Amino acid sequence: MARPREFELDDAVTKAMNVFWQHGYRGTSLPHLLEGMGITRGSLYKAFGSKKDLFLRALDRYEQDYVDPGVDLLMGADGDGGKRIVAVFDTALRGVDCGETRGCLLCNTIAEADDGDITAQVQRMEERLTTAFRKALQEEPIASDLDADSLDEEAANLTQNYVGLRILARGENDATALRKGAEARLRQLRG
Amino acid sequence: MARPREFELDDAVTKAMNVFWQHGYRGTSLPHLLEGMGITRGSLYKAFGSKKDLFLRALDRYEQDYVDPGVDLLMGADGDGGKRIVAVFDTALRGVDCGETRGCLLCNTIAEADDGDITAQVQRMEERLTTAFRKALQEEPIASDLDADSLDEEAANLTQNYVGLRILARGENDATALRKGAEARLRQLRG
DNA sequence: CCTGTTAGGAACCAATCGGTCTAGTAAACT
DNA sequence: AGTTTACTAGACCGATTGGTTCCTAACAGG
Repeated sequence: MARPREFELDDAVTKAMNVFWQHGYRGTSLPHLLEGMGITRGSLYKAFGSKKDLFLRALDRYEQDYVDPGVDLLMGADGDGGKRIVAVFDTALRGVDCGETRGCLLCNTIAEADDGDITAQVQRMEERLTTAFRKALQEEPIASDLDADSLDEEAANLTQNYVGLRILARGENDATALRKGAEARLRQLRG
Repeated sequence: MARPREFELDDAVTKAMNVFWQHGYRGTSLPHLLEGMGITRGSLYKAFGSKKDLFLRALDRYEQDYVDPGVDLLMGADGDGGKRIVAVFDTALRGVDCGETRGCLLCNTIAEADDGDITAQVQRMEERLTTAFRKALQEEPIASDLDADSLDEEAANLTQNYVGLRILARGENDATALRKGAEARLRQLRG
């Protein structure tokens, strides 16, 4: 009945996500997006409505591609919880080793956002992360004897540490210093 | 010989710092600055040259007014080091209690910057903070028996945790959750 | 008082911002 | 074949961006 779309929506969102990841929401202009996505203005606005709507979809994609795997790893019941927490930090550190200088789109957006819709979305993700840390801690032999309050505290602290790590991983990538800092926190969890 | 300036340079820089603190570098427009500083375009450009130069001076002012006191506190030899570290985190948490929703200009800038000059300046401040944490740890009875490498690790970790805390303190101020997270890290240092 | 210097205000600048719209064309369906 | 839709390319929009320039008023020294 009609001509089908010539670009994959999913693919376009992924490309947009990478542009936003690199330059931030404010730092990303329409020409940036068009070049990175390989489509034209008309197609972008027909498919996504506005820059902000596209950004919200890019955040969804980031959650799906990068947050969900981490949360799943933490929530999964295989191995003890401490090893799973270490693995999540290690994934971030290995990214830095591989030259990832963009940090984390979620963390970057927490720091940049002043829009209610955007703030709500990243805060929801942040809470998911803390919940997942808590679940992993519950299944960590060393920490499992903590009471509920202490578990909350430890989980909140892991989120703080994780966000700080990834913010500091932007730009210059002094990977060894970052790893040292994480090591101090993770030592007690490493089996 | 000439008409004297009608506004205080120091005062203007402080006002600019507060505007940048609230909206970030990219999010701050010239009209924002002019209104916040109470001067006009001509005066601003004559006195500061450019928006970026003004921002670098605002960063200097932030370092002077907010970073230096923290570093001095950490480096000062009064009391044991652990209490001094706790005091630095407490200062940030008390700010949140008092309704400070702008986070920390230094940490926000780390997350936002993509300019070499700006990045260099905030990284220098970040290193000062880590060095100060290390000094305080050295004078903390519990930690003073650590070897040099372990001290580096603990200091780097405190910086990570501090940055994460202050990034998460932007916007919504769920102060209790922030305090819980910090408490988990500081418990061992609290005498 | 006079002259040189500067502040201040506002007009002005080119460039870019996010966003809309139009043409003409290409592809799918009945 | 005819209809419908999405494609591309580009002009175009008003608003805003950071930055400049000019004119006038205020103040200093001689």
